[in-house]
Amino acid sequence: MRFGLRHIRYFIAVAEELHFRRAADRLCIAQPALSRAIRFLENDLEVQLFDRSTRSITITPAGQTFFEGCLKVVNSVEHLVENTRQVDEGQIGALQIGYTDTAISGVLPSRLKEFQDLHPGINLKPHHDVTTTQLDKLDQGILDVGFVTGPVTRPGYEQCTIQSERFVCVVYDSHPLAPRGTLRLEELSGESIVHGASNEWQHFHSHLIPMCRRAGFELRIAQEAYNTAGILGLVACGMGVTLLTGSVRNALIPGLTVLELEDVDEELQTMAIWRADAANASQSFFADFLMHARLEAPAL
Amino acid sequence: MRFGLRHIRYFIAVAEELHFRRAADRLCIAQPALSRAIRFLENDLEVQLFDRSTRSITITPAGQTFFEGCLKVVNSVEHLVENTRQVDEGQIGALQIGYTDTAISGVLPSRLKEFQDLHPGINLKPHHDVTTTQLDKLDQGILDVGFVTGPVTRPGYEQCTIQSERFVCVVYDSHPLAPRGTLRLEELSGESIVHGASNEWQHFHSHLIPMCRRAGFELRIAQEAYNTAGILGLVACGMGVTLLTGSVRNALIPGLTVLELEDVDEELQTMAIWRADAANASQSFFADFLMHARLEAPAL
DNA sequence: AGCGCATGATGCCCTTTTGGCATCAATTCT
DNA sequence: AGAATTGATGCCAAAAGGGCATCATGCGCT
Repeated sequence: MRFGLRHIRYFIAVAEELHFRRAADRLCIAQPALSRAIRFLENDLEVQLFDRSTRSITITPAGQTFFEGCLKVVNSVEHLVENTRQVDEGQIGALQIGYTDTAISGVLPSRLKEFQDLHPGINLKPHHDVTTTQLDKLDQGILDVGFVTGPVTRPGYEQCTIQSERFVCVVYDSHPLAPRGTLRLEELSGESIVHGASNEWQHFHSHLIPMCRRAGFELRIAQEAYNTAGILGLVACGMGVTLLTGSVRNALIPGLTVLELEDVDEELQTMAIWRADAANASQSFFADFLMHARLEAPAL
Repeated sequence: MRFGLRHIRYFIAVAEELHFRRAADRLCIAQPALSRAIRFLENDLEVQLFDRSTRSITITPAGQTFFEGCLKVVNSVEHLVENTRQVDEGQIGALQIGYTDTAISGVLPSRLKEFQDLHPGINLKPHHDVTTTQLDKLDQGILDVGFVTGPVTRPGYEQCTIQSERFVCVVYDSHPLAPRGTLRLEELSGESIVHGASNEWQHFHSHLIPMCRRAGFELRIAQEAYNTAGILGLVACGMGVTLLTGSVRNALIPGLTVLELEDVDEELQTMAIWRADAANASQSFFADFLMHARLEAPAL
């Protein structure tokens, strides 16, 4: 099989015109060149594609079969080129996106939707993971972008803040503090605290621990869960109280009350983070989008 | 788009080996030629397909997309060539086959099955038509082969007998002649005859008319139907009797009796007929099959 | 029948493409 | 530092592709 795409294109022209000179005109080459190209193709295939009388040609059944296949081949090559260029330009592609509970209950969904509208060809694939897991997966190239609990310092990565939220306390409705509306952190020193497992939630706890210490008590977690829904579930059934961020109001279940913390001004930052050396054009688009959009990001 | 199948094949080798020299070895060309071919491809696509460091190369996301498409293209071209050759050799193809009621209730189905077993790649497409319609469709090229009621004389066609059957009389069970088992044709002179419409069944009637005349009466059709099932239906409900051939025993419905004709030795021939100039390889196979198989064809 | 015309094929020659060889530049391994 | 390996480049030869002129054949017209 020594023929190429050129032979296929030439053959299509002849099969459609059933006339060498007209086909040659269409292809902008001289008729003899076309005659020879088709003859070469027939020799190469060892199949006669046209029946020639000196006055006219007709296509053989084998030629017809070949013709239909040629159309498909040329078509798929053209689509392939188009697709390849789009991937190169980042118009189509896939992004593996990691997110934490905190990120997903805040501004992330609307951010992703905005991006999706801008780049409908890019397939966004979200993966729920805690911060530490996301950082590992970014290193391994499994994730392209992570939405994690800051602060994070990683050489070779770029990042930007997409959300900054006050901490809040969540209690069950019948808790004595519930009617208060606000409270001071030190008032929780005697409470049972429900929170995430310490190895997985370490980024979150790295805020809570010094915060509680400043308020005069040591954070001690009485009940562990593995995600926000689990924590809230335990709180709702009276196992204790918890400390989360404002966006938890978007994920509340009945029976819970959110209380502002009067004496805590520190906020929890949710960061987008991605490799600085992103070769992938889709990644660059996403990075540009995040860097630009953060300017208008409303604080929650 | 100036690249050809060669570039695609070269690209596949490089993408699989991720190593120019090894890929060049595999392709049996020198490494510089391959380097240039890939560079040409990249220029042509205006897309970088590989990231090169002097020590190694990696494929870009666009390159990966292109690679997957290239595999499909090469595959489909190979299949296309294979298919085209098979059509050329007649191993695959389609045959439009006409048949009459008489043909289909006789040996035709088993003949077709034999042929299908010999050439599983050839798609047999049967079409029910009376003899005259089949002959028209053969002229128009709509049918490749007809199974018709003989005799037929057509210049430019070849034919062979596939079946020769005695005429029989079919009566309803309660008919006075039914218990007789056999009868002489002249005994039907007073009977109501049920048969096919005269314009469509003219080839069949061209046997019946002189036959009846020899027996001393004129064929007069009291009730017309448009196919064997219709004729038998009318006979069964007592509208008259009919004259068909032995193979009708394969298509009987309850309430009918078949009677041999003692004094009629003439037989009705079912012929296969096809254009002598059949270009199509499948047609040639079928013609060869019929010409050969007729030797062993048992008379019915 | 003879002529002109249209069609596809062929011969010759030039241009472009492709490939091989020697070599270079950059990086890695020892 | 030096050897080795890898992809890129320069240069030349071979092959493929294409244009032009021309040929052979069949068709239609007079």
